[in-house]
Amino acid sequence: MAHDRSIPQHRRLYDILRRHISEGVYSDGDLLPSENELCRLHGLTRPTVRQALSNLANDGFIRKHQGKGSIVSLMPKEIGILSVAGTTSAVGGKNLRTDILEKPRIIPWPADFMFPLTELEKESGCVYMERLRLLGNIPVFYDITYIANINLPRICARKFDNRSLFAVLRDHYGMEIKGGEQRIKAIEASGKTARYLRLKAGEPLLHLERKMLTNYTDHFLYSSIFCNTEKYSIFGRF
Amino acid sequence: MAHDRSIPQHRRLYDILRRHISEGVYSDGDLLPSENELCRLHGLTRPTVRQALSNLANDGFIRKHQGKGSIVSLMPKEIGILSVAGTTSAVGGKNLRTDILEKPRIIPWPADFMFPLTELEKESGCVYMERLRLLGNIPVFYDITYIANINLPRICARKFDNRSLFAVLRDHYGMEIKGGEQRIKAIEASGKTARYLRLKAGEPLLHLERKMLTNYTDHFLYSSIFCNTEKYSIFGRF
DNA sequence: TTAATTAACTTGTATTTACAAGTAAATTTG
DNA sequence: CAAATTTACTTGTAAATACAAGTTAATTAA
Repeated sequence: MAHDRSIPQHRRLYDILRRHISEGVYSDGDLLPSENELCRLHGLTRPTVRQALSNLANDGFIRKHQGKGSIVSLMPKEIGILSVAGTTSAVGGKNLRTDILEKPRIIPWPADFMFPLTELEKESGCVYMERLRLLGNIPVFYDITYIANINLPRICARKFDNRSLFAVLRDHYGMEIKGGEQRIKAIEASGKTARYLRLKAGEPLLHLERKMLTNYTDHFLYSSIFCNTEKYSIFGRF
Repeated sequence: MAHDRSIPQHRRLYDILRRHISEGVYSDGDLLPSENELCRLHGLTRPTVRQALSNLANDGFIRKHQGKGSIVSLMPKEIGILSVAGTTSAVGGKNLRTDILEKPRIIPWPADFMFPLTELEKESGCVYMERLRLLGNIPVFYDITYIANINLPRICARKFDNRSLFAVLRDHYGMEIKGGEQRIKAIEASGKTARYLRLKAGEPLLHLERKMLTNYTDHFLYSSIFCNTEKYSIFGRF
């Protein structure tokens, strides 16, 4: 037990394989080393390895086939906002640029917020920010983010430009997204939304309302996302 | 081992608990029996029980909390088309009515099909059907389904009215949906689509293109789904 | 009464062992 | 040479065991 015991071994293997996949050590369609081989390579037992692989399969990075092996299943080049890890990592970050429209600032929660709030959240106020995400100079996402202002010192001073919001939350506050729920609607573009996404008023547009759970109980992350799906579709696995 | 050995025990427990949840034996927010209690109740060991619970958690039916237990997390009443099991089971089937617009018939695959097809699929031709799904008399889904005509005898004679298509495939052909991928776009209603969904031409509308994997390798199920999200949102967990 | 501690739960992690079942390639057999 | 069989892989299922870590409620001490 020479390793840091705070991070489970199956999680560590998950992270390694996930990084290898995203860095191209394994390509789409490749066979991962077999479970027994991974055991030998990392000095783990099969159940531990299997848990890592099972999580990778659940998150859509591999597909397992009995008798054959685990096959790397890379996300297509389309936009994977429906995936767990958030936009930036799903697209691979290659052509995605993020513009900050409104830097994070503390405001009271909007009346008639899209999700019900706990008392603690209401008292704490909320961190508000607006971002525009462009894929090859085409604006595709207009994100409005709300986070309850609980244990997030100096968040208004952070830089969110070229990093995923999720990465900042993880690195500075140890906050990890564990899942969430979302509602999707097709609506008509109008006003600010149309302007940012370069759509004419009345053109169809996707609207997502998301509530994300974190590793901190009762601390959620909310966002309202408007998507221009004219050129890019939203892609998801299930 | 008095049971049918063809269905794994963790799967059987999964099905039992899933049915109990959907039938209201456990309600939203309820604590499921503890893992050890489920072991005693069903005569299983903890790893087996844990696998069933893990799958339930992955499919969004429960949330697990260390030290606390497994909490039932019922799907809201909104439409859960993004969930694994298909539309009917996600909504609970209560207010959902299915109208058959075009009974299943064998046709050649459309040119420029939305997904690439294998040679086997192209040779086999495809089973085509159109359905309209109404929620409280409001049309919400206009489904066009395509299945490669492989080992599906008498499928054109089956009744799909009040059952999920998935249930028919499972019961008559042993075909289970194991996952899939989908693209989502916001488009303008027009022609047949507008008429069926009772929308004016030009009104925004959701379009999903789905490819579903089954337990039979290389046998997929495709559907093109148009959703009226004016009144109901599409709901999903991740 | 109140606050701190303890005890009795819960799920999480990890090892070890064994066999079943699916796949693919090598081998044998015709 | 070709088809069938065998063999050596792969992942899937399942059990028994142990301890870690988080939560809650009961107990104890102030």
